[in-house]
Amino acid sequence: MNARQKHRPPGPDRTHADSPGRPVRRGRAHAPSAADTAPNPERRQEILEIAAKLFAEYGYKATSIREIAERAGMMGGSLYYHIRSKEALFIEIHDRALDAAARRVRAAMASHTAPWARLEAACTEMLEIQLNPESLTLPIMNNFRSVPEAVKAILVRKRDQFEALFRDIVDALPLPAGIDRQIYRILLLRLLNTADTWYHEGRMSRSEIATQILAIFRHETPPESADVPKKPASPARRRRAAA
Amino acid sequence: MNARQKHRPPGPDRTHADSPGRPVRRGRAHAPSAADTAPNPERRQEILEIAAKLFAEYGYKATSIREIAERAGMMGGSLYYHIRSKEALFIEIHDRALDAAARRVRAAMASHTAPWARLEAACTEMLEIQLNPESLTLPIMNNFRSVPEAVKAILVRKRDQFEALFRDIVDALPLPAGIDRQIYRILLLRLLNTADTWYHEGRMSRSEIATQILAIFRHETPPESADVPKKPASPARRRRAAA
DNA sequence: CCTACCGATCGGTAGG
DNA sequence: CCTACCGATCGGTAGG
Repeated sequence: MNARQKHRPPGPDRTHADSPGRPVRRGRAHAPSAADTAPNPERRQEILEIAAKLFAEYGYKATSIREIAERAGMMGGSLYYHIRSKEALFIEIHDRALDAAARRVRAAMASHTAPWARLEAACTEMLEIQLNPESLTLPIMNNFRSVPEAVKAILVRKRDQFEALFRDIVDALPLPAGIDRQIYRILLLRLLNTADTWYHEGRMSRSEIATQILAIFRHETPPESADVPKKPASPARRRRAAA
Repeated sequence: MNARQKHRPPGPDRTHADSPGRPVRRGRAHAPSAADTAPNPERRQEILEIAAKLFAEYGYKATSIREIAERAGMMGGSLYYHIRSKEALFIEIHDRALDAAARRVRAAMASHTAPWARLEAACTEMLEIQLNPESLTLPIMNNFRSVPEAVKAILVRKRDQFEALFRDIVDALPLPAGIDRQIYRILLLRLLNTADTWYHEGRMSRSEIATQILAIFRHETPPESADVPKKPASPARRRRAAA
């Protein structure tokens, strides 16, 4: 995949007419005043998006600072002009992704009142978020495996906070008595959040997939008590952090 | 990220004095006759189990040969007395895990004939496999992110082969017409295979969780055609590898 | 199974 | 934003 950058020349040698393997610069070659300029926020945004894509695809540890830098058209060390550390970079990307996702899901739900309609809207929006390979809102939320333990704690807290959004929706659902709402919510979120790992382009669109998920997760209460929800949304539910 | 192995150092140079910081040995210090002994199969088995646990917990790339070796009580280089390469090690572990899982699921299903009962038995067994932190049958089957591309192809082929087992079960299910069987199977397998990432000890046992999953995924066909399966197991289904 | 090493690559920094 | 580097760590090997 990558096989460039061997470096370690003994001195300022420059005898090579063109060193074979240094990152390809993207215009702005040898920009002279770069060091004097204040950190460009747009440039930083570009970097965050590039990093988000790589983190989402390869995970934390398997994504190198140098790879991110190269795709941004700069040397590895230069990235630290824009970021503080790899860990801080990951946390920032993760936080922004979840904030954006929460905003979008809330907005999608707002236009419906019926419980199942609200759930379907939320699911469709989540799939749109997870499967649209665009900007920061990418599926980083489940790539925790190789993240340092200290960072992981921060991410999990943020994710739990996001998932609370779905607790409200699920609690309002008229589900059959036999179904545990916590399990129901965990399973549904797991499918939505890891959609990129099981969805394959073609055959079905994202909204068709959402419909299919709903077809599986939708359960009508038995006819004899169809309009009396077994367990209305409890107002006391602002608890639990683990799972 | 990519396999290198070109190497071949220029010559026997050996001028450095000493290197600091070596792993703590676990007994059997300086065993003298180790090099003469034939590769011990039991020892190898130990190593496979240790590696399986680490791979399952941290993923391929984030698990180092030296960490595996240290937990096995030897130096990093010594591991190559038992294995050929890290890649080959991972593939072997993965293959064994899937073979063992397939055997167990088949056996669990065999004692039932009714479609839903067979599915429930398969799900319970899968959860048992994925959540019981024991031997080689561990959840490595979804930790592909940081695996080299060439290796990944091998793993995916094996996994698809394993998942065909579930195609038979799902095809035999009397599902409502609106539900797509391929999606149904993919979603169910995703939940089962990643169980370790969402299941948390306590509150519910593994079999209770299996019951909950079944409660969600079980759909009775409408009463007017309840005993006429819409789509019996098709004998021509030995296709598809992607998705 | 160990010692001692190789070349590659990692995150990060100094100084410009 | 680059050059040139650091110490650490990686997978793997030679030779015993």
